[in-house]
Amino acid sequence: MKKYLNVLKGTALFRGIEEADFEPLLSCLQVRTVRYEKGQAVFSGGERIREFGVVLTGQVQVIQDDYYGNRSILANIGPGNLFGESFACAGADALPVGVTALDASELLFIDCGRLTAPCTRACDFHNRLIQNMLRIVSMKNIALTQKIEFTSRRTTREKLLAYLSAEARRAGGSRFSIPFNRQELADYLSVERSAMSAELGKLRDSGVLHFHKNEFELL
Amino acid sequence: MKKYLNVLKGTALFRGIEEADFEPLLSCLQVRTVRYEKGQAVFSGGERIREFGVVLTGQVQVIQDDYYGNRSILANIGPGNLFGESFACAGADALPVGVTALDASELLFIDCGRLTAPCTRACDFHNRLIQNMLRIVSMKNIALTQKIEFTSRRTTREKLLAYLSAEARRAGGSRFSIPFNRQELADYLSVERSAMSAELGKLRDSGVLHFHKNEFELL
DNA sequence: GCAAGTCAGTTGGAATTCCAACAAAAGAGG
DNA sequence: CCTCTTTTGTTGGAATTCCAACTGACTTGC
Repeated sequence: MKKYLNVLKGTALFRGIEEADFEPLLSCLQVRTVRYEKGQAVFSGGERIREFGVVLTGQVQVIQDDYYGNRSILANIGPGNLFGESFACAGADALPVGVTALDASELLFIDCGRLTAPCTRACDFHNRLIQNMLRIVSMKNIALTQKIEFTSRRTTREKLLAYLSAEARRAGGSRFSIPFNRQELADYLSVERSAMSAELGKLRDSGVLHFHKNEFELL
Repeated sequence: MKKYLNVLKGTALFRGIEEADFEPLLSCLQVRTVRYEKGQAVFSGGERIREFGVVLTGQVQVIQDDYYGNRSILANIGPGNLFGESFACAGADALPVGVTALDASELLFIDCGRLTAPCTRACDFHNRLIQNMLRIVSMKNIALTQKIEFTSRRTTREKLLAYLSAEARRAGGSRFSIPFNRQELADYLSVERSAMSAELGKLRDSGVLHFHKNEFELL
């Protein structure tokens, strides 16, 4: 467990917790670490989970199989990040997604009930952990809401403008860079890459936008 | 405060908490109730909030103004339901939405820091509250993720099938009823009502679906 | 019974997106 | 410098959606 302290220190879940407090905290939570081989199933759709996972090393993939067996990739989760936390904390009876190890991976599992249960010694780092957890889920919530804001627009042009203006506001100015390449941006906004590319060109031609690679400027 | 106990008893946030525990709990949380008149602003975009709200009576509306002042309604919140909880718990620096009272309303405000802070007496209902909060935010998370699942499909037909099959799975059978009328369903799926109506007709004609009003059956 | 209102379905042309294929530009590596 | 690969931009026809308007069924209130 010691060897993973460096990973845990950098995670949002353990943010603000002193290194010295890790040992008692982890034993208080009764965490367990498990090694998975590449391709091995971590969670399967339909089961009920009480624990969520933290990736220590490697990578896992969250997959959803829809009504006729078409699977779509919801996310790839790398070191320091969580998976299954919403389902574990919501107490959902049947997991609608599956999780598979993409590489050989070390995973940490934390029981959601134990996270929120009062610990026998009133450790204040335990409270910090709860705050962090609530913040993580809330931030994800905000990100999802914002994504819906963008993708619910009807045209590619409106989706782009909604996204770009939100990025501009976030950057606090008209110049900003985005964390996507064109294909990733198209996927994020649920549009065609080529149509989006064409629309970006039109926006530039009509003088509302400058861009070069990932650098944008709204005019 | 006493007169609102009936509302609070029925809320998800206070689920599982004994009526006798309400008084000490509410004073431990240092909640405050405020009356707003119709049309009055509760939260304004740009401010930083530490408290979230619970509607006791009346109704509030969550509004987002986009880059050129076009406002869109994100939600109407009625008695027993929360608003602003994601932003308060995430510690966002600038609220991207505004909240306005739709009717004369009594609102309860709870400080997010106080919610997660350990209380001096180790009240176990306090822990129950934290669990409830985490569950609420997580469930919202799941609902948002699912909505994205549907709306990110490219065609109206695929959006419909994704939604309807998820509803069928949730109902545990092929027959189910949906909580929307046509216009609401179209808004939820971000499609045109008339195009959706046409697509529903095609699906019925091609024999994959029966429906009558809100009653559906997948074949 | 009748008028007004709401809701669902239908239709046709305009607008937009999708798709596939190709071209151009930028890097990476030898 | 050359080749291979990745990324981005462009284009044209097919497919889909959007929009506006209309019809018909049903409800409500008088």
